[in-house]
Amino acid sequence: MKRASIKDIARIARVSHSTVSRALRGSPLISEETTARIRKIAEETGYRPSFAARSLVTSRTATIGVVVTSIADPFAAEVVLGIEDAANDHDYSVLLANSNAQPEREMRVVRAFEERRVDGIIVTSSRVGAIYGDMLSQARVPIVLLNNQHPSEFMHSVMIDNVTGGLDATRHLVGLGHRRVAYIGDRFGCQSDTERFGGYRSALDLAYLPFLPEYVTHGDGKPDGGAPAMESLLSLPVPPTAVFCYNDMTALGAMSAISSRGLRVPDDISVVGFDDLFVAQYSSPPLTTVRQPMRDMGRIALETLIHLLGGAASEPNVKIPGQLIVRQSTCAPKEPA
Amino acid sequence: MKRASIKDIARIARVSHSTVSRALRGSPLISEETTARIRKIAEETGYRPSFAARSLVTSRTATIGVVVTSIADPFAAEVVLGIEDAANDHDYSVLLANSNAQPEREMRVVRAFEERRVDGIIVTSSRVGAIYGDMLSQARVPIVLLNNQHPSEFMHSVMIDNVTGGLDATRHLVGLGHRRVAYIGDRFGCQSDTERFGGYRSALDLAYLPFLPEYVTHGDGKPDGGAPAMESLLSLPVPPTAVFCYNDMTALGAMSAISSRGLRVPDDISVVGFDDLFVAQYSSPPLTTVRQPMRDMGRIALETLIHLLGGAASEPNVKIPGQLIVRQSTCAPKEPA
DNA sequence: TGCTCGTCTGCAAACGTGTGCAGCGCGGGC
DNA sequence: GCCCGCGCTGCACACGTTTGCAGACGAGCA
Repeated sequence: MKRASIKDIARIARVSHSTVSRALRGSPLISEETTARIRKIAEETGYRPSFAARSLVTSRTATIGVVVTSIADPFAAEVVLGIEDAANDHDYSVLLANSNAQPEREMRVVRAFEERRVDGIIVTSSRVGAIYGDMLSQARVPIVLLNNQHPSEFMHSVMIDNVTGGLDATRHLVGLGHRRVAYIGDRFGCQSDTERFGGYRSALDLAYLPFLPEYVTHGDGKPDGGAPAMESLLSLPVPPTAVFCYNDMTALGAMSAISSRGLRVPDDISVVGFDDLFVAQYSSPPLTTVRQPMRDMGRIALETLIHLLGGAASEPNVKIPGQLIVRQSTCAPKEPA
Repeated sequence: MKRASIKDIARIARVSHSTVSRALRGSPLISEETTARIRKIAEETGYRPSFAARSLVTSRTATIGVVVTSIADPFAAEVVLGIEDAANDHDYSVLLANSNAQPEREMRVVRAFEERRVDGIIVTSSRVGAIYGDMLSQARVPIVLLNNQHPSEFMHSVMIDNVTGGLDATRHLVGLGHRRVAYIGDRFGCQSDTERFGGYRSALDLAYLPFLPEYVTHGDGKPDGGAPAMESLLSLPVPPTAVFCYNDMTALGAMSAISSRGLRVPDDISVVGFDDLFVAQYSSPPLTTVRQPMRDMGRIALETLIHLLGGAASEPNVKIPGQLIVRQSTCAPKEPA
């Protein structure tokens, strides 16, 4: 038993299929009685219009494509939640694809999105941007990049304010009295790392603290990379009393390295992260960090896309402020400076 | 500039559009030269067949719908990753929707999936099953439930083996020498809770340990629910020396309650979770838990769906074994029993 | 030469929907 | 009585693809 089509309803209602189409879309051309009658039949039949057929003529699919490196990444998951939520409000559906940071996979994703004629695309945290540029130019599909590493001037983007975030985090530490503040970055040297580091440096400058190159090391954005980076800082002749980490995952690694040494957070060393992932609340001690309003960012990215779809011009580069969340991984230094 | 259609290529290649269609799909009816020539032109033009048009005639969309309560739930995220990964292998795309556990929202999702004519559906951890039953009967869309609370006999399902998991977790504690083992369940009384609790009881019976009702409390599946549940256990005249928790989130809450009391895990109290979320490795101490192979489960659910789509009969209820992962949140009890 | 057969290609219908345009009936104004 | 306008509905085409069927063409054979 196949699904009922618009023609089936037309037959039952003894009208033409065009009348059914118009009635269901609420056209003023159709009389109220007829509309009501048709609506009722459609309801009873459990009729569902075929978006495939509709989009063939309207050339819109009410679907947007979202590509993330991995949905298992809690950051991406929160963002996607925000996107899907907002999409739902606008009667859009979302096609999800993981790129796994593999270019080959990324190509497949683009192809699939093209074939399915998505109305727009949101890309989060990707390092490659060129592929999407092609897509943009060929099919005029609007694209919004979210925390992308290489925002091109041709695409719209939503980004966290990394500089101010890094500044706030470091100033928090300095304000507590720390004078030896280190930074554990991301060794892949992406833009967000550069910017957060920029905020860190500005904070040092503002406090007239010297910048010491040996206080800068690099992890890989995950706990397993943060731990050795912290180790090397602890092995310095004069170790830092506080550390600002590129992100929460790195901070988790740093904290485990600290406790492995028999030291304690925050009494011996203060630690600040970035992101405010869910785990940050439940690490021990709970982590002081810069919150990215991930869900809101997803929502904003989608709203931007909707604007673009409506043909409206839109602010090309939205910068979202982060928020410092002070928890128990930071305190004043033991030894007064 | 609209996308090139099959007719555009036909015009350029000076053949009919049917020939193009056949050439691109590799039909043996078309000569090799023609096929090669057409393929080349399609390549150069950047032609992408419209799935909408194709599915109109084939009545297949190569798309499956996935509904989760919230993609921000790390369990769901891992499962979806597995699903998407497998879907990609089979050239399927996935439409993602969050239900937020709201029935109204769930209805919308079902409607959207129907309109988009998804080929199949995977539902994870939903409490409602009836809605999907309608969908199944009306449109004959195969549905696979993953860790669903009320697996109906009409639908296929993939589930973790909760009973054996609970049994293994509790036996691990008993094996370490614990005689006073508590259970913190889920107060919503879902099936997985009942089953894990069943495993817990069996383990007690096997060890000839008495079952004490006061050693069973309930959280809400999240840290904020686990903490007070643990509190009440600690307030007992004779508190337990070990606790098996419904899931990792509950265990996190329990551990924070324990350390708030000035007690230590595992020296004073051993804690076991269930799920093996990513955080379990990085809690302090790292959590002993029963791993659910979430990614594999997602993959299996998708493979089952593909089987069903192929018309093949498939094992209706797949039960996946969990695996006990011993970390540092468990050890032998301080005071010998 | 005429017929058949095989290989390749084109015609046309179909899928389900939206929409410009024509047409139908009816009431009112001249 | 005729014509015009208005309110409603149907016809027919378009969207881009797949596919059954017919037909063109050349080669082989009698």
